[in-house]
Amino acid sequence: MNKLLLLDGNSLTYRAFFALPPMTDASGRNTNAVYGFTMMLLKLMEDERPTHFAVAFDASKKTFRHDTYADYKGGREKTPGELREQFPIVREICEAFGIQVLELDNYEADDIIGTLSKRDEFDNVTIVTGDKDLLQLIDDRVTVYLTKRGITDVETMDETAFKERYDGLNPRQMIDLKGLMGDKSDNIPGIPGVGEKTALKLLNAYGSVEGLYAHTAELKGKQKEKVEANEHEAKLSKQLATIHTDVPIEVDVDQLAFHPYDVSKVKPLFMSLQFKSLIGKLQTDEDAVEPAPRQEVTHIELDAQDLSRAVLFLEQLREDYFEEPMIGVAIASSAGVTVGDASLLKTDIVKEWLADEARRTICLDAKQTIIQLKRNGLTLVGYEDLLVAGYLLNLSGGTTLDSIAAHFEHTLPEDDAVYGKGAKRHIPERDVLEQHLAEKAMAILSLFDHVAAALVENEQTSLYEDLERPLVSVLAEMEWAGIHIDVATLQAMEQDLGGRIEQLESEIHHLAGEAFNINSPKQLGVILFEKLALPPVKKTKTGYSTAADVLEKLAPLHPIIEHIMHYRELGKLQSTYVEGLQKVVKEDGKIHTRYTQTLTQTGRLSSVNPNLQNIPIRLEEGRRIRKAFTASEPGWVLYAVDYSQIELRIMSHMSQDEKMLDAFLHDEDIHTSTAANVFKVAKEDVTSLMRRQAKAVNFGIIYGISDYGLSQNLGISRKEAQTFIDTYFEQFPGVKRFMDEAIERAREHGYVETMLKRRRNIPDIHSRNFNLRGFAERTAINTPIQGTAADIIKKAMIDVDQALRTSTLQSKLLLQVHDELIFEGPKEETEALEKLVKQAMEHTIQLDVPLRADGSFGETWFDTK
DNA sequence: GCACGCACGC
DNA sequence: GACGTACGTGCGTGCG
Repeated sequence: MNKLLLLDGNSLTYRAFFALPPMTDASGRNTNAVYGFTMMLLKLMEDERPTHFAVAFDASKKTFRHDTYADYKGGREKTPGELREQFPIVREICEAFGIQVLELDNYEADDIIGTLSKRDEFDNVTIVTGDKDLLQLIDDRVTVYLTKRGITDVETMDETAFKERYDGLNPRQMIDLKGLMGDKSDNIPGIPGVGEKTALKLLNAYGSVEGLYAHTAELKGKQKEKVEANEHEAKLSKQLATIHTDVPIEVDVDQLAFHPYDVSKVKPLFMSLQFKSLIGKLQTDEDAVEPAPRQEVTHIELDAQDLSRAVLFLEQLREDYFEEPMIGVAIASSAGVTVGDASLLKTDIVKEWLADEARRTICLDAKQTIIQLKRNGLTLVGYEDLLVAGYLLNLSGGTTLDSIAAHFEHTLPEDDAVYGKGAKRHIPERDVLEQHLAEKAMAILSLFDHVAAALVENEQTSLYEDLERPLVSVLAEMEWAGIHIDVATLQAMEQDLGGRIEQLESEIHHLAGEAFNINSPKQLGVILFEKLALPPVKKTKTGYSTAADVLEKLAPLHPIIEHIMHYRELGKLQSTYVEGLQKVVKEDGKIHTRYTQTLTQTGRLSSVNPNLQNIPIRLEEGRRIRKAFTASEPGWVLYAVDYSQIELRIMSHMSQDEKMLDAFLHDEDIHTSTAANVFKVAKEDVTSLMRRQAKAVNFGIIYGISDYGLSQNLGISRKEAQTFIDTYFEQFPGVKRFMDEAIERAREHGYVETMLKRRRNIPDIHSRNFNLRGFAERTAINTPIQGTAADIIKKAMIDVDQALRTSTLQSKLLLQVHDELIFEGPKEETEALEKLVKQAMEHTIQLDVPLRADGSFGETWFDTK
């Protein structure tokens, strides 16, 4: 694939000069046009990745067009000196990047571009210019990027876009258009009184300038007179506008070849021009443009593989494995790599391998692999998972193949560099793809050993082998099963909400005295705090805060506020849930979320596309969303069961605080009990306010919030919040001791651990920055609690899965929401299911207080309350 | 495409 | 005194 990028040097430099404010370097040279041009250059190199690259300039003032028409480009403002002096620097920049600079005596840049664009060595040509004349060069291979207002913003003009813009005209008719309407800037006359509208109409009727003059008899009145009187001008204008595609430019295709640029040549030039911000871009561009040194890979045939210990890697362009196709398959072992497509999977060798539990297949992401294989009718039995194993090491910089590789000093090319990113993501050429897949598969093989060794070092092998690894297939089954959605319920809600939102909107606009976008905090801020002059309670980085807690304070001051709050509530439901969920219902009538097992800092799962871990429950209106979640078969029901106070039970176990242990051992209401202690009253005398405040304190402990956070939650002063905390610690000295010890452990080891040895590094514990250190200390306390809760429910999931497998029940685990599991099953199984699930959840681990799991059945998720 | 403000859950 | 405050995902806006 040869891809030629052609820049109109004059046009782009000119445009940059007028678009940017004046800039100079240390020696006083003007640099704004150079700067703008360079920004454009960097962006194009990054986005377009051409194989060939040239910039064309106008050579001299005189061209062959002046021979035809002496006044060509006459009356033009003289190029200002501040701009003229920048052209040589622009050339210098191009040369430093290794881009071919072209110019030709007697011809304009347009003609050079035109000639090169028609060379048949290129599969694809992109021209970048601000000059619409060049649009005439568009064809099925040639695309023009027209610069828009800014510097780096362009409009893509291909055949379709051109037709759209010019009322069905062909790009070649651009010259006829110019012939009729002329061009002020080039002093091309055209026909007086004919503008774009008239010219388009005439061309649609007669096809060309010549066509028009063959039919002037059909014209009438003034128009006829003007057209007839200006035949010479029209034909001359067309001639002038015609770009020559056969000029004698002597340049080899090889001379246009574009290679990764040499930073050592560009950087000094940038330094002297004082392009500091662009130097930063240079380095990242360099990474992307410069191909990483290729790793030696030995390609072998499948039947030469050693599958006793081998990697299976299935590549996708994007992460959604329910939607994305496999774009390639790589199998790697110590014997070498085999690369191919999905057909590799259908071979007997592979089928046998995947079905053999003793030969654990090493995956980068086993859940992705399992689902992709399932989509292809295949089953993976025994697996390892590099990302899951790497996650447990809590390496800095997230859990990706890249970050794990970087940690073990293994370099490999980045996906974004090979596939492109965003809208430009694409399958590369076959040999590029195969090399990339081979390198990744080899990296997975070698990194897995390193990570496994590190797990042994950390005493985390059991955490991996007995918890996280088996959880992968449990999650895969849950995702694959999906949860059924009654779309009609959502449609009905959409209708209802739509009407109410509209009403609220007009009421709000009425009260504001004008229409505005309520969803724009910026516009809302202007209405509330300027027009209505309400007192701004809080500010954000960018302006007034209009967050819910602010609105609550403003509610008594103006009737518009409660409507806005209501509007927000309904708008959120509508866009995120009612509309959002319908968008992700698959053909089977179900939603298949994807859980991420390797993301959170605490060991919890997260859920995406959609997130089923934040379906509304607190407000009744939102809770109704849950009516749309139903069992997938007639005669089946949902069963939702959640751990009661699991974090506080863990807290009591870990801290061994007597009062807390006692409360749980006597199965007391923990918030009432906490309130009785903190407020020093009998349990019977605890008021609802006391209980609410005690609950907030308990909540604060679980989530590791600060006195400030607590004060915000309770709407009290920071001092009062601190008093609450002090009294709490007085009453629960074991908790205080536990917290101090957690911080001490973090200081000593640099990390904290959960009961099952999940680890979180806390480097900021030694920070001299008060905020960072405070945050680190709360993390040291909170992570062992929240993380242990995550350990426990994960273990319960594995136990429940195992128990269901060995039972005769048909019921299935569908969802996990941090401390809650949701199942579906036949009504006849409810009793057995409840017994099995409660047993597994409550006894998956032995604490010094009992674990309690409470559940209920319902036709919909809403009804399981 | 990205940062931000906002809002939902645990 | 420190000025920012658990863990996530997703929506809409507004900017380059």
